[in-house]
Amino acid sequence: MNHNGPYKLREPLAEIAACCSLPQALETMGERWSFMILRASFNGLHHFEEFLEELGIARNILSNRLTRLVESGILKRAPCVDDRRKIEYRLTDKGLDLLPTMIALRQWGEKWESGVPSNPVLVDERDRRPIQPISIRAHDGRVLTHNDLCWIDIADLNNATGNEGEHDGVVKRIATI
Amino acid sequence: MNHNGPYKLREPLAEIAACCSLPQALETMGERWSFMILRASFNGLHHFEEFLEELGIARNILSNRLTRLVESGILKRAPCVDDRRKIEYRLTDKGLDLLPTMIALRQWGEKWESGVPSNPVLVDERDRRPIQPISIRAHDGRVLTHNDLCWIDIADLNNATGNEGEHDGVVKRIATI
DNA sequence: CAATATAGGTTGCGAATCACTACCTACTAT
DNA sequence: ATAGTAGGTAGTGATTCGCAACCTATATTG
Repeated sequence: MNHNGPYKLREPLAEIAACCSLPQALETMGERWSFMILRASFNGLHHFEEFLEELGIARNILSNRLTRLVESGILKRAPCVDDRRKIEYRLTDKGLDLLPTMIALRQWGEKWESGVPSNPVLVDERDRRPIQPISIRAHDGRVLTHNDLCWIDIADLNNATGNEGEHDGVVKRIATI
Repeated sequence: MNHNGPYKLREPLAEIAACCSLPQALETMGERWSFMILRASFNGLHHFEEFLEELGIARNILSNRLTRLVESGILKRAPCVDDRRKIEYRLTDKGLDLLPTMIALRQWGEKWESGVPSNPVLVDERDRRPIQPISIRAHDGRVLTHNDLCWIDIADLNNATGNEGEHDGVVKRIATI
């Protein structure tokens, strides 16, 4: 922890708490513009100039972010067959899997920041009814709050329904999220 | 949009796309360390020096972040009655409401970054069984993917189940997340 | 009471990142 | 051949980050 060079370069968040995967997730997605680029990708944008115009981001920063998002497997580059100048940026499965996180963040912003019901509304295509608020659910579907949660050791998972009052591997109330 | 001073200062993300609340949500939570401080708050830390030691963040940055999180209503300051040097930082309802977002991000990191099942496991206190993956759900509880989603105008919400094939206010496939 | 320690900052400085403009290269269209 | 487009790099100024030093108010200790 002593001070070698003049200044330590920015330490990766992932090494702060190795036990938790939140810092690792933030390593790429925590940077400025990353979520906005992801949003634009979900909105159907695929090309450098499209992102540039839509987001109003600087060219070099966009280039840097796209490179990092590709490196971390959230986007993939693909050359266009019809125009070999163009490159397509498309969401990978890993990138698509960020949709719940993004919608949760959006719903939070809707509820607490903008306040307005936000038009248009995101709905299920099948019945045209709004989606539910993103929430934490128990195995049987009950919605849980932070008061209902605790941590147990993975080794004690199997005997969960068995013995109730004994030593049951509870670690802490909220130990490490 | 023209260029007044030598350089425009950093434009708030919220003004990029006023129609969507994701940029507004990112205004505070998109900064480096914000989610890590939130996580530490959920983990039961309440004091400046605790955050300092736990996160290894610089003092001035921590001070700045805590101020911003308080300003945006995610944390609240409260003086300690037993020791008037101390200040307690506690999650507000707005801050507590970020838990689904944070767990979604954590689960994503677990699945795609660390890979390992991550020990200990977050479980429902009542039956000690792991929580479900955070997901997008239709009003009836079906899990939806990005292929199942579309946007409709809020004015067309009421006649959703009525006329099916007519003009029904569909805006775009994925318009603005 | 004086001396010291603690909690929560603020200030100053070097390093890294961001934003803006100006290029630059490969390819396409005319 | 010439001009235009897509994607990206390089240079420069502004902002933020990381580190150490200092500062103020309160607690603790002798």
